[in-house]
Amino acid sequence: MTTQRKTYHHGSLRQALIDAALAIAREDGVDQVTVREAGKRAGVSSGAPFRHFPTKTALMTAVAEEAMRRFRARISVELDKAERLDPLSRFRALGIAYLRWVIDNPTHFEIISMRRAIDFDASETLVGLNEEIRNLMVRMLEDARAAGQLRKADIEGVPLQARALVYGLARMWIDGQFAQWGGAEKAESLMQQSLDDFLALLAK
Amino acid sequence: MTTQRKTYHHGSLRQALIDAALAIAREDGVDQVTVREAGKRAGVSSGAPFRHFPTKTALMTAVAEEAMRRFRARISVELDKAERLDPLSRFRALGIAYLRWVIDNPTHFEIISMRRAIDFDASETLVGLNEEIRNLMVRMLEDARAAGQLRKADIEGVPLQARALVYGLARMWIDGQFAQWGGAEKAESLMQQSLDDFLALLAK
DNA sequence: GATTTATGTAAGTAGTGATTACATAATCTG
DNA sequence: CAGATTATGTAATCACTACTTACATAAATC
Repeated sequence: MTTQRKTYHHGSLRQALIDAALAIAREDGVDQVTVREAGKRAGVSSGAPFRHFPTKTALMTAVAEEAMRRFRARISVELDKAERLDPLSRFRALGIAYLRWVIDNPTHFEIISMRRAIDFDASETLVGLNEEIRNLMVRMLEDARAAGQLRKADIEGVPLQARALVYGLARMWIDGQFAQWGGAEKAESLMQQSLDDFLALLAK
Repeated sequence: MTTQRKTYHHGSLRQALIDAALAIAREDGVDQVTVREAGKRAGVSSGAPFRHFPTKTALMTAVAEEAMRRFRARISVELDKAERLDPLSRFRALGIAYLRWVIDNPTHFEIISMRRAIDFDASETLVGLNEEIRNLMVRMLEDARAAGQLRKADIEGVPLQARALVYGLARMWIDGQFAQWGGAEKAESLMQQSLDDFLALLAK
């Protein structure tokens, strides 16, 4: 990286730092992200980043926001593809899009869910997008029930159950609990199977 | 803490450091644990811990082992209480014991599942105890099937599903995703409900 | 009782987040 | 358009961290 700079001022240092942090996280892991290294990659001194982010937490929060936007965008794309399907199948598509993004971007998902290392609750973006994804999940389940796809009429606890299942699979991947069962492809098929099994339990 | 010491040698510094680290984690959070502070609480200099643990990771691994032993012990106690119940109820007891321990010891569970910050795979204790808990889960599900308690005969994917659900609920608690729904009691009842809903889907 | 070994101390290294005083470029204003 | 103002960079520094090294002291062993 280490972008060469002809002017004294960078021009778009803020975004460059976010991109650098995302790249470091992807290449070397989340805990290898340092303010200095992000600055270095952007071609700037070690103190410069602090003009744009008062603390490392503020930088990481902005990084999480960027990651969350990409996560949300990916889900939208996949849901659009599934637009003509029945509610339960769309719910499945959402779950699979979620899990695939996590497999493809483990460190970025890690940053999003690192709620103690970022100011999650203070970020409208993070809270809002998170809420959007949750709402999508709930709405699809309600649609599935309305369409008579479910075994039981009471879906009171199902959304939490579904979230816990997907989040659990995602975190198990992040935390290296699928390592013994092979690579990303194997993990993906296991996750997909698990999701399908769950849907089979719910469905008529 | 800052144990006073009359002899030059501590006598049991290794264990004192592990206990100190657990206490710091519980009181101030996992990332507040430093080798220096653990040494300080044990009443020794900042370099002394390195005689017992070559790296911070080694200390944290030992801490995780201690936490895992306590976790395992708690599960044993609760399972003993449920000894006379049917398999599915014992499975439920295991899940609830798991989740209650996490609620009572969030930072300790966090350390156990921090697989990048500890040498999980290099620790026979961690790998072994983890495997024991997983085997308990699987065995009880098989017993439940054998006892004709389940709707479907095929339980192929159920253990993973169950693990993901419980692990997901646990991590959601750790990651602060239950915060908006009130304190530990509320979270516990939500988790319990979620587990019961899942069992209801499985059961005949 | 002398020697060896285990375990502590003290001081120092390099890397981190963060702050400060200062320098330079972009922008605003008359 | 020129001078003042403001935004944004640099360099030096601080406190803290994991970790190392040289040395001191107690315990264990012969």
